[in-house]
Amino acid sequence: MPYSKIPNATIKRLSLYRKQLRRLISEDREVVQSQELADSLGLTSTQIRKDLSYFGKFGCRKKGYDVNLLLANLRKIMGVATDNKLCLFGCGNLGNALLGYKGFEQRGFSIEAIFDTDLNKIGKFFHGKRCYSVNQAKEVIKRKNIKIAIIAVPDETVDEILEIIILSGIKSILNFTQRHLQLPGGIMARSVDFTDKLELLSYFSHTK
Amino acid sequence: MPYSKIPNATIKRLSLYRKQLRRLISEDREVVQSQELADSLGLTSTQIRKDLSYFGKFGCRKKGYDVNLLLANLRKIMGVATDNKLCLFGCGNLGNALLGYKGFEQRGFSIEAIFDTDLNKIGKFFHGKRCYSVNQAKEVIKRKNIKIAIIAVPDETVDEILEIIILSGIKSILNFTQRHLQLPGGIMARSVDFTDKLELLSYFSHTK
DNA sequence: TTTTGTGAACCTATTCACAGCG
DNA sequence: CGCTGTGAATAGGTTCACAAAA
Repeated sequence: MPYSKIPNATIKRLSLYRKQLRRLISEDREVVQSQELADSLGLTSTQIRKDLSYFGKFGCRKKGYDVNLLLANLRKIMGVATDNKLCLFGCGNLGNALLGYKGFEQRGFSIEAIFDTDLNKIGKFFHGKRCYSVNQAKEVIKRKNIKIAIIAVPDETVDEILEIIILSGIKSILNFTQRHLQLPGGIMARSVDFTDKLELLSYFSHTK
Repeated sequence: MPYSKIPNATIKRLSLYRKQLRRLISEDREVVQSQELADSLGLTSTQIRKDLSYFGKFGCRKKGYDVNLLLANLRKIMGVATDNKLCLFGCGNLGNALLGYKGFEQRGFSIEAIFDTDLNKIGKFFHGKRCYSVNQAKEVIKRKNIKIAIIAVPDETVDEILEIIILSGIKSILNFTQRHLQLPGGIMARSVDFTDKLELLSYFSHTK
């Protein structure tokens, strides 16, 4: 039943469930069991049922879960608005890969502003979006009421960019640099670092 | 002392430590305490000491850790060879961002072969590297003795690519698609998925 | 002193075992 | 039955509190 204090690990898995449910819907599936969901995600059925149980009862005994209904519930639980606006700092290779990434829109996120320090890029268009100077970031972010920033700049310039981001009233940061961000309270950051994962893979492939 | 069975979470942090140590070395630092290391990574000093204690004693009481020595030890522990060869499947936006990413070389990884299915790309050069047809992948991978593959293809083509990868004798996979990979035993995969993190950020920024 | 190294205590998360209900 | 939902048991990780050593 709702309320016991929900494990952090559970929260992290919710978006996995949503992802898989979307896939099932695209295949016109109407019902799914915890077992099948578990198999396709590399988890256990108990874990999925336990996770869901923190928020309520969504299944139908003997049948399983109504795919559409469960997805709708998860969306409500996670409170992901359908118009989550992002801004992107850094228009290099990575920045452009992100601009071309179709997954954002599919999930209700959209990059509403892009910033760079490079004078050759400012004013130009990337994937149909005008690149602004980072000096304009604070004004643009406040005007467009953006709450989430993506950092895809070179490691060396993080501090400078971070200062601007903090002043802009951003509440969440997705960090693609290798640096650990020192942040004031009230701002949350998540880092994407695949080099760590490579080293881990290397470690396992050599010990097992 | 060595041997109790090392927590998975510890292994995952080792590459964080290496990353920070490399940064300290680049600043000509010779010694560091667990406290400072912890602060810069957003961890606790106890945790770092505990993690290290699973592998042995590397510090000097009262002084701290010799930065170079500790890094050398971690390298040995993780067994990251200095010539870890990678191959890349998918030469789109993301693939090119990865090709341009300098972090690989810095950490002893190098992309030794790139593959695509697009006839317009095969035979062309990307970041100085020739793009091969995926049909040649098995042969090229075996010839160059590559053990780690990066998947940066569209989600829809994963199954096809995965089949090729498995036949090629690849042991580790870094997966950039949104799909969970079903793999035979003996192959390990890690996925990089930032959309999940975005949803998590959205969840927190809206509940707190 | 000061900082590392570590058993023990605590907290968090997963799995078990089975009750509940169509 | 068959599958969900869940308290209880277990496993996994972190933090505490302090001994050891320079």
